[in-house]
Amino acid sequence: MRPRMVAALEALLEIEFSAFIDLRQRNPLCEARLEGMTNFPEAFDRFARKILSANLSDAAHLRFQSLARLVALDRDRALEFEGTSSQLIFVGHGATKLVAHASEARDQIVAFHFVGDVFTVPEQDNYSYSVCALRDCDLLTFSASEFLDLAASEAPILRHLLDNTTGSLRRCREKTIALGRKTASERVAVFLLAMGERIGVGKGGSVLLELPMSRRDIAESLGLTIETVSRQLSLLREAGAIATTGRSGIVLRDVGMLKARAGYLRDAA
Amino acid sequence: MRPRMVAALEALLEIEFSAFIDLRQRNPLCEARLEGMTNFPEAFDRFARKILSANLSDAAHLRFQSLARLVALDRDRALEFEGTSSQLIFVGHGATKLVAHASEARDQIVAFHFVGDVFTVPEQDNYSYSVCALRDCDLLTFSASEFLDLAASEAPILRHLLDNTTGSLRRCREKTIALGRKTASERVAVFLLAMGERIGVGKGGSVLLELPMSRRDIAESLGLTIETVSRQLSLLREAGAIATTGRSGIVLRDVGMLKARAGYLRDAA
DNA sequence: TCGCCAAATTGATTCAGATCAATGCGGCTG
DNA sequence: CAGCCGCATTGATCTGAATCAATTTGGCGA
Repeated sequence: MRPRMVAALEALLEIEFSAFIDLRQRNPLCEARLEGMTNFPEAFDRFARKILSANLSDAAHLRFQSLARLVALDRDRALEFEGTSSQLIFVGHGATKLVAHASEARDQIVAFHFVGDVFTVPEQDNYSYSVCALRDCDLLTFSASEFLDLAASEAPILRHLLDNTTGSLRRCREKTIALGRKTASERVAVFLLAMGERIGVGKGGSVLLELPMSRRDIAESLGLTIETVSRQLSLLREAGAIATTGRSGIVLRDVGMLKARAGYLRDAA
Repeated sequence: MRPRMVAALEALLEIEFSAFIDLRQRNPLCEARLEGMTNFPEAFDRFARKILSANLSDAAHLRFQSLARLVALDRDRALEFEGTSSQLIFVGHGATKLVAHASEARDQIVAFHFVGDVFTVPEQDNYSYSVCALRDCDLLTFSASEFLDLAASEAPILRHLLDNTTGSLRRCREKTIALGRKTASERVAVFLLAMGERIGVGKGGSVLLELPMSRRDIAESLGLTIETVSRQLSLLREAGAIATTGRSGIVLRDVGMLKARAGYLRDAA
């Protein structure tokens, strides 16, 4: 980020640039991936703390460990799963998009996943799915069936997976509502609010966002085109609801206005 | 169904009307709900066979039973959940739609559920949800948190729920793809194929469908209007892909053609 | 620091599907 | 079985977002 832009932003928002520095430092998405970070034990340990129950025997712990495969995925690289059965994925580091490929290069982004998220990639049926890195990633992958067989009698683990899946389902349903019934401007507002919740950093009344995805990704997630997304962001900027810095920085300046424009059931303040 | 229409259909398809009688008899959706069917033990027994593990102790079985509430829901009646926490629902009999209410009477049908399905209704957040009966229904409802607390150490039950939720998630993702990237005619084709899979009855090369939902329901599920759904069905009829009888009977005459028009990754034969 | 390139923005035009408006018909009730 | 009501179909027009087409700009490497 250039000093000029920073000054402009500070003037605009009367906030300190240090907030953005904070954001970059505190938000794991923005950490530069250190040399040698591609470290299986560390990634698995994070996974174990999140998903495996604390009082699991060492032997069982090791069996799970032997099922895990570490994949270090560079930015914009994709994991394809042709013919493979359903996969369970843990994001140890970075950010990913789950993309469904329909016919003729029409792609739909089904979900974004960030550090610490666990999700399943369906096996190919009418569509093929791929997981693509928005930032350099460390992923742990498991065969879903192998993992579930091993967890068959571990209720706490199943419970964690169930909670995660229920959360994915809830987000997917909200996306369904947006794609089925909302206008372009509502979809963009919903998207910004959701990203603010998931990876934003509050700063006074504003929320700072460092989006890891391009306009194309946003468009493919919202069922719109890049041009429409860009136009809606410009309108929100003109309305004073957001401010933008560079290609990836967005400040939600007026969350209330965004909520009012999101087409929610009842507008919150 | 009138004899005249039946004759026309038979001529069209060279099938016997008995096939439709079969459909009505064999498809649980179409069973008339008998007097006194609103029977808690029977509904719970069906639920137990599907979800609870066989070797659960009688005591535990009874504890689950005490959490269940039977709701007999007449056609077009809705279960509202204002302020209630997340619910777990088992369809013991009938067919339901899960509707999300956004602002200004814009409703989006998030999913359809049929006999034997288990699903969760999210608690109200940005939208409110309701479960509405497409046909007279017997539903078992549980507080999701109470159920999960009781199932905390019952791995097989959690596994069943996880599998069910994963299935719901897969269907929801497919709906996301349809709503985000597909044309009206593709969405209708996808809908017919999906319904054929879930509640259709094969008959020779054709699939017989007795749709429990109205055109409005279809439209609200596909993010379209009734008029557009109707037009697309007419086009498919003219193309010979389907035949219709009355308001709810549909015969998928050429599944290959439907798949080709569904915008799937690779067209199957 | 400059210059390049891909990404993003902005503008003009087109089009799929929504909306508005009749009309038709299935299925129920008396 | 006749008549009615509401769902479904069909047609005419309108509109929001897609598409096509230039620019502009941010970020990166030389």
